[in-house]
Amino acid sequence: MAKIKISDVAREAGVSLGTVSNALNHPEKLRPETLKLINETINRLGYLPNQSARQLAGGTTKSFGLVLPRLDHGFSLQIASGAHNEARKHGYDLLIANADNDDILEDHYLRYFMGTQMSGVMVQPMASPDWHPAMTKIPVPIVHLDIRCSEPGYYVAADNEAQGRIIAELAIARGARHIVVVGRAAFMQLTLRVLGIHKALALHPDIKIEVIDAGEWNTAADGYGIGAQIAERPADERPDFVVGLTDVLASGVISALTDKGISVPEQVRVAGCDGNPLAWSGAVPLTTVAPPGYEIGRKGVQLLMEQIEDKPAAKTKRVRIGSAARTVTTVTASEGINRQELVRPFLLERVSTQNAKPHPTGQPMVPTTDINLGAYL
Amino acid sequence: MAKIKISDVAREAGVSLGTVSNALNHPEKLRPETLKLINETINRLGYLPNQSARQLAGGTTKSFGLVLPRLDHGFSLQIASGAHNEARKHGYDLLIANADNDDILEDHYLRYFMGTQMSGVMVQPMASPDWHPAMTKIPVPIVHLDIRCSEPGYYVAADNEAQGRIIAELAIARGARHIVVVGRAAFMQLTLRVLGIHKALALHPDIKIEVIDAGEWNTAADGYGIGAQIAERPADERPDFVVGLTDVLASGVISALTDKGISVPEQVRVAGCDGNPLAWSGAVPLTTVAPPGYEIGRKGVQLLMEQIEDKPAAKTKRVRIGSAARTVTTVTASEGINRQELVRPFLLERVSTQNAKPHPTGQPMVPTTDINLGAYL
DNA sequence: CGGCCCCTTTGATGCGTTTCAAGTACAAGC
DNA sequence: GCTTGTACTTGAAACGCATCAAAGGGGCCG
Repeated sequence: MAKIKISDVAREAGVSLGTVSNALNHPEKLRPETLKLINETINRLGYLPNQSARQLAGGTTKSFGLVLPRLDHGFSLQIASGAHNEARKHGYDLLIANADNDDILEDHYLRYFMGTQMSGVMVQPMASPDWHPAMTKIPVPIVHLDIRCSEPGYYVAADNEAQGRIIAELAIARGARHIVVVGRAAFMQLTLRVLGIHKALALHPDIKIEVIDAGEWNTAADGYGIGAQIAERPADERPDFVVGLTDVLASGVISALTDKGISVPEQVRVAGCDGNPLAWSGAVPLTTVAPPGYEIGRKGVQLLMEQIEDKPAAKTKRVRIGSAARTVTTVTASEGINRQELVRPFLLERVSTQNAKPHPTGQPMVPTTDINLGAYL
Repeated sequence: MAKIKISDVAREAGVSLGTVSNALNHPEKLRPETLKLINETINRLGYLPNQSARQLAGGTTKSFGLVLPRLDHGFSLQIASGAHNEARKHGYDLLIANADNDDILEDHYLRYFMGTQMSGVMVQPMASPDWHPAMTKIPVPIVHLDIRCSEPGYYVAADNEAQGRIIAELAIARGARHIVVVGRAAFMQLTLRVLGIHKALALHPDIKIEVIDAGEWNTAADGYGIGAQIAERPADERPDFVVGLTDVLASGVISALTDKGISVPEQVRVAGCDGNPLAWSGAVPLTTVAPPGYEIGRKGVQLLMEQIEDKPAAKTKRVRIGSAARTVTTVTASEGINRQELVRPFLLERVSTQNAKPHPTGQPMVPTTDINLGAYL
């Protein structure tokens, strides 16, 4: 069962090679009967075009690549979802690679995508948004997600710092005296969230803050370990508010605390950060900041499309979404700020399971409490 | 910034084209100094090999494709995770495509992967595991996941029917009198789960069972809608046990019920099916059957590797994992049953958040209760 | 009947690699 | 000094397809 190629189809159908190619790519150029004949032959033979050859000959495919640090964070999934829908809307395919929290792998997949003649590539980078200098020379549109990177470059950033601030505001509003933040330090976005927390707490020197590194994976197990450690402290050294920089971490902490007989949220409040789908739905009594992942994915693809469609446009374009506010700010190097759009608010506080609401469509609904977002506008 | 190709590198480094190619693929064949020189040139120029050309010329890439019906189901993510780890172990890349619950898209991506000279392709199909006849002629190793398909073919199936049975057993054990099952009918695996439930209830004609189609997406919103509808029924028509064929559905139901003042699990018990990561971790008071997705992904890649490494071997190979039992059964056409391995048990009942345990490594830990799994061995 | 034009089909060319048989340079052995 | 061998390196030939200039065929007009 040697692979069937276009020439086999051509011979079998009694037409020339170029005609079969046209049947595939420019069917309108063929006489209907010829087209029909060819299609039948294709089906009969089970011919499948060799994508590599197509790309080589044709120059590009209508597909985008997306490199994600991990698949089990609700936030990344929302990015994937937004990107997927937007890409399909433009007739593009979306291929996803999981870098598995490994920056070498991230780089690997990135190069892979760039070398595959993808029409564009997106990354949610873990640490180093700033590219190997030579990389910038590569003529493949690229957009960085969830991070700001230095010029030249396109990015769509959620304001991670603001997410931290929001969580901190919440903690303050709930009367926290001692906050523990749990998360993987090497993960840049998380570091920004921590920064935001620190900034928000700057005016509250009486509130004690402590940051615990969650190890390499940010898994529930890591969270559990830390939660257990917290539970074993004497009551007066125990925090009254724990921030999991990731929903999974947060739920691991909750799990450990309750296991050890410490009640959540009565004795210790726990908040996450990810907007995991299960959190919206109300089954999880987890307070979480939900960064607008869906929007970010969507915008990312839009930025890719812009680069594809009018190359000569602005070299640099940045979009910051929901920077702790409810707007999308689009900044073009040449134009300055040019647009603001309404975006879903993104703090979801769950005190009980009582305030859950369904989301209307495939898009996530994120209920919100009114913790003065205005301050960050 | 025209694209830099291998010949540019060769010219710049003063060696021949073939030598640069060797530097990339068979570095051991080169004199160390030559290799060094070439690598420096590559970096200086920012050269990135054209994957399409490589694939065309080389015949294949060391990469697998995985088509998933959706990214937001914990189960699919576990498959991806297992497949990823196993693939990397063998030095292969894994590319993931999201079919978004659309069988046309599923087919599209499948063809795409097959045509990309992937070394192998895996699908978690939604409906039609049985291929267009011509498809079987295509010489790309393919493995179906989470489903059984007719010969010839390789698959790794979780026993969905058994998952249904297990849930039903649980319901019976908890004294259910009226069970409502919620899920998208068109989704084959879900249908099997329903079948399992029916079978388990065959001996209990006194237990009323009702199946509600969840619409197209199986989202939390769908679950919420159905939950709301259930909540509005008069008390005596209301079920005392709801099965969400998906964790997200289940949590949507929980959300609606609690919103409407019906307490879970006191008045109505709700169970899911997916083993969502957040469910393991203890933040979610959700009873769920956790199919061994991680194992399935792993096995899938192993089957791909077998096909790659010894082509002439058995044409058909089926693996059924954790068929409601704790074993992996490997069946080869020629050999019959030949192996059994221990696998994690997979029922996770959460009555409260008290029984959560961390999972030891990146792999999911699934606590279990002892609801006679033995019966299904 | 010849000339023109339009619609359709043809097939040679090149895309950027890998591969591999053939080549080169150099060292060791006689 | 010649041969044999070793260690690298070379470059031409595919890989399967899209493209596009050119050829073919048919209808229409003069």
